[in-house]
Amino acid sequence: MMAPIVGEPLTRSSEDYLKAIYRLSPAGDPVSTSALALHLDLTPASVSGMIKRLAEQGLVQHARYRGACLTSRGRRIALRILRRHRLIETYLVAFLGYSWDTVHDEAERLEHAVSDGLVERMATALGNPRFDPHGDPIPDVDGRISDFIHLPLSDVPAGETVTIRRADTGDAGRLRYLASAGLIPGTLVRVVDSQPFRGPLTLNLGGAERIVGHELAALLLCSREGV
Amino acid sequence: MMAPIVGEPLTRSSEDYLKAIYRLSPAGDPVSTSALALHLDLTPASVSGMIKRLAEQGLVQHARYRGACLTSRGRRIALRILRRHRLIETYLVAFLGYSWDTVHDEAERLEHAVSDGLVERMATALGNPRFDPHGDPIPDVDGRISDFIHLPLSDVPAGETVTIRRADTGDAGRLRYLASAGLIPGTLVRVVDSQPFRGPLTLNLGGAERIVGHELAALLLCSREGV
DNA sequence: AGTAAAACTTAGGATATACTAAAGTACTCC
DNA sequence: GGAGTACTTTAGTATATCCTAAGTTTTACT
Repeated sequence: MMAPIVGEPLTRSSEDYLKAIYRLSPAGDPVSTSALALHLDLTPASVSGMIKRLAEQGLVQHARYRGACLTSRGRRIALRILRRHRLIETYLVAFLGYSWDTVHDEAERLEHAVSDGLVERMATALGNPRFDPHGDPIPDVDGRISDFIHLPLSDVPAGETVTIRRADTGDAGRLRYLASAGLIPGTLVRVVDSQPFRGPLTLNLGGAERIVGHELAALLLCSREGV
Repeated sequence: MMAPIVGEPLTRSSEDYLKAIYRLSPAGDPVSTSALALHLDLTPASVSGMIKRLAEQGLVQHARYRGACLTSRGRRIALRILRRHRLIETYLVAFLGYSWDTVHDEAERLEHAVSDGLVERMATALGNPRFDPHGDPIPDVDGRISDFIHLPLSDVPAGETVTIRRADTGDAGRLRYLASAGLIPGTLVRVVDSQPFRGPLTLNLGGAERIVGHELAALLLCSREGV
């Protein structure tokens, strides 16, 4: 197991920036100031200032006018926060009756307040899950994260069977609708028919047939492997 | 049920101040600046400044050089935070394997991050407990708190039977020792003998006899009623 | 009652983070 | 290859909270 992260405790803001950079570019390409500003709901000027400070702390690498990317230290911290976030969401759904589409905001606040000890106790209580209720992979304690291929359901050819992994939207209305249609992460789906030109898909979910539009199907990221 | 508390969300600091004022004077007598500074580990100057701001917001009443006390709005908020704190502690002990003497710090951070909804879900999961693992009463949703009499075990006359309610210390060593001796909140104890001049007490705990010193017995607050 | 000690407040400065407005850089399209 | 647009940064300001140092008020003792 990797050495625990020590040093200055980060502020909630710094943690949010690091997490946002990771979310916008898990592969490590530079993230633009405006993309960050949009994601964090701040002005670009504020982001510029904060990036500068994070660079001084050695958490991001920054080339002026070119965007920022995480250093390995920054990435480690971002992954730790992502682990917290996803474990908290999983815990709230599993043990406290939250639904898939309502856990996000709660986790967003708690991820900055829980201790490492508490996170690991929650992980243990959950049986060390590898995916959260949205189907997103949970990084392990050392920051390793599964990067298996996510394919939009709309791109799956007719005849194939896939597992829904996540819904790529934060919109609660859409999430609720998808849940009510049984299209939730973990579900096995066979694509019976897929019409061209952004037309609807005919799906088979455990025997039942269901038709969905292209737009929603594009949000559902799937994988071919089981679990 | 009382109307929920609305208005400006408070900062973590403000919440801590209100909670501290309540802790130092549940009855509502004015609390001195220096007492608050000591309790919060800040300088008196910082406390002076913050008290002024809280007074402007109508959360405390302040007479210069005389101390501060909570307004009814301030008190309501303090009790809500106390409820959170104690429910979180209870939850962590009941469901996540924390021990009596290690939950405090975790709860101290979480109490500012959880939503009202989450607190109530935890309360429900726990069966709406009225006391936390330290034996302290948990305020209800409307801020009502049981103020039953707490009597130090050292003051209980020989022959009487009481229930241990709380250990009045933050010292983890003492708490662990008390726990190992079976002297934990909720335990029914009969005082067999109580020697004068701060001498030791002979107790009967569910049949077993045990002798404890006056100092520790003075920390154990008890009540005569059952529950 | 007078004075020294203790307690409290004010003043001024630091840090962190946000904002607006203005200036600087880069990219694109003809 | 230059002009205009879009993006980014800098400059200056605001808020919240803390600190130290200096001044004010209360308390307590002779």
